[in-house]
Amino acid sequence: MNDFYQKVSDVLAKIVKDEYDIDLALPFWELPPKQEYGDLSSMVTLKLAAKVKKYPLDIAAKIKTLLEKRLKGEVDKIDILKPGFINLFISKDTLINSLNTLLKEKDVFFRQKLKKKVILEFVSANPTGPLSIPHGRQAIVGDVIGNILEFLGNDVEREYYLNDEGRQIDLLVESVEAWLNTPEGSNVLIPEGGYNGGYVKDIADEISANKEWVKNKETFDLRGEILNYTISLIKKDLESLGVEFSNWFSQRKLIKDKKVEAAISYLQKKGLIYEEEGALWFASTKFGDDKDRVIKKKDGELTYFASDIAYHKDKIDRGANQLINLWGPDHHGYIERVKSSIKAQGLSADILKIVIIQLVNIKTKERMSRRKGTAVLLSDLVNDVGKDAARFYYLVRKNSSHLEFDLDLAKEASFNNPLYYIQYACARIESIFTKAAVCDRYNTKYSKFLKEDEEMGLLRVLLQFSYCLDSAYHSLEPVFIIEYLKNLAAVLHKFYEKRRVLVDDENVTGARLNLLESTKIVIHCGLRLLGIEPVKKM
RNA sequence: GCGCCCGUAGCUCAAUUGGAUAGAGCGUUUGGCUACGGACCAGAAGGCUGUGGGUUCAAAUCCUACCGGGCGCGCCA
Repeated sequence: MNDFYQKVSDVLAKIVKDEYDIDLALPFWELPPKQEYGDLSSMVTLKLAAKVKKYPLDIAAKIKTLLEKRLKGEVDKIDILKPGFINLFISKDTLINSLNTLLKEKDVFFRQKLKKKVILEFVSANPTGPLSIPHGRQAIVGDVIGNILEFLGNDVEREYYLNDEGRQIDLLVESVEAWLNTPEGSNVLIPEGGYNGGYVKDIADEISANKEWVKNKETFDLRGEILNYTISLIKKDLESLGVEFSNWFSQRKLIKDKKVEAAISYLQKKGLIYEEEGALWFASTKFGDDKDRVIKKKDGELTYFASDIAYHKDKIDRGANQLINLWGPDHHGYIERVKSSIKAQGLSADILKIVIIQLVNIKTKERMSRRKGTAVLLSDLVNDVGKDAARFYYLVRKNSSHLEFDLDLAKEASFNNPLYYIQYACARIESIFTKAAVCDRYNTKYSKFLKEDEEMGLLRVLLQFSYCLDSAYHSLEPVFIIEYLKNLAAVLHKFYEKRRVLVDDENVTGARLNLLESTKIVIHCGLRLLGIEPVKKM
């Protein structure tokens, strides 16, 4: 399909060039909103009409005859519709050939070799306690974006930026100290803005049982122990969701290694740092920011932004040519600031893509106060609904949409989860394979016997997986894969109701088994990109 | 006050980024297994896309003014 799409695009581009001497930008073809309009649809006619001052329908008619000549055999027919759509119907031969290639190549059929070196940073929640449900969204979306990038042949590093330095950690340490210093039975006084989740007491308990601590409280690395504990909590939460980071990047180490100082002096040499009111400023307005930003406060402390400049510089120094950060909506004002620091290095700001993941609202009839720690923990969710259903829930909305997480629905009515609609398709396919008891489940010699509408319709949808991947990749929106899989499952269920696979005619059975096998390849491929294991039974 | 996101069926959301008759799921409702798994399929009802104006062949989408909701605007992290 990729090959075919490439060819059709090239042919159309050449026609436009030859006939009108115009170079148009891609894309030339899109998927029509409905099957009845064809397999591919083009609107170049309208763009041309504006330039050459002719009626779009006349242009379409001309292009149509030229396309028909050059795509003979590969295309069944070409339609022209209202204001100037050129709709193309792929021929049966092309579809069958693609099916056979897909069967042989399996998911390699859809892969690409983009070969970018990407550093994908996500979650990066402060290591001050376990993750809550909203954090899970970034974890899953980031993980799936990583899978998609890798599938298309990029080299991806999944990175968690640890804010293990600064005020929030101080507060956590003070909160634990409050527990440690309070005699059993008395009221614990948590400092203003401190942490009071149940885990804080757990940490205190663990430390007071530590021999080193009992032996010498002065030399004990209290801060380090506390961080170890909270980081392990986070890792456990992520693990239960099937998310693994290849790199945990410590802000503390960044500072200790003098990389922040180095980044500042780098900018200083470029004349972008100045002193005012006792503080050091970065002239970010030169690169599009609204105002200059402080990087070293007058008390001599570095700001968080200073670390961030150094951090992003470090990523680029490590050889990445594409940086992707997932941030919450509260950081949108921060985007220009960081981009300006990248431009200050003489690089294009496009190297950094920021994906804003909108908020998660939790809807539940139960009062939230059922737990002392206010937020609903991610680990509770995973315990209640399981890894796969939780992952799926997180992916059903576009990144920019608010996600309403209905806890009661997630727990009680898991049948309503569309994931099971997709899994059911897998189960039905497996069930037929079992019953058919065939060793090799496909044999390309049978493919040519496909002819029914339901068969060809399913085949068309299978090949559209390329477009699905393309749009998910360019928009960094995993939801496209979900939408595609739901559609594919629906088409499979329709096929299943209407056409029986195991029939007396060996040719028909063989052809339909091929179709099922290829459907299985695509659904499995899609589910694995989502980090969800396809089922055989349910 | 400034900036960003949002307002679409009773509910939760789509609409290929300006395209074709605004579509799905849940809920309501009518049908369908002596055939590969009924967690499925076929159908029905449900809409002035928050409101008014504008831009063009074409607007849920862009511009503008209101109405209503969410978030952000530190020498915090």
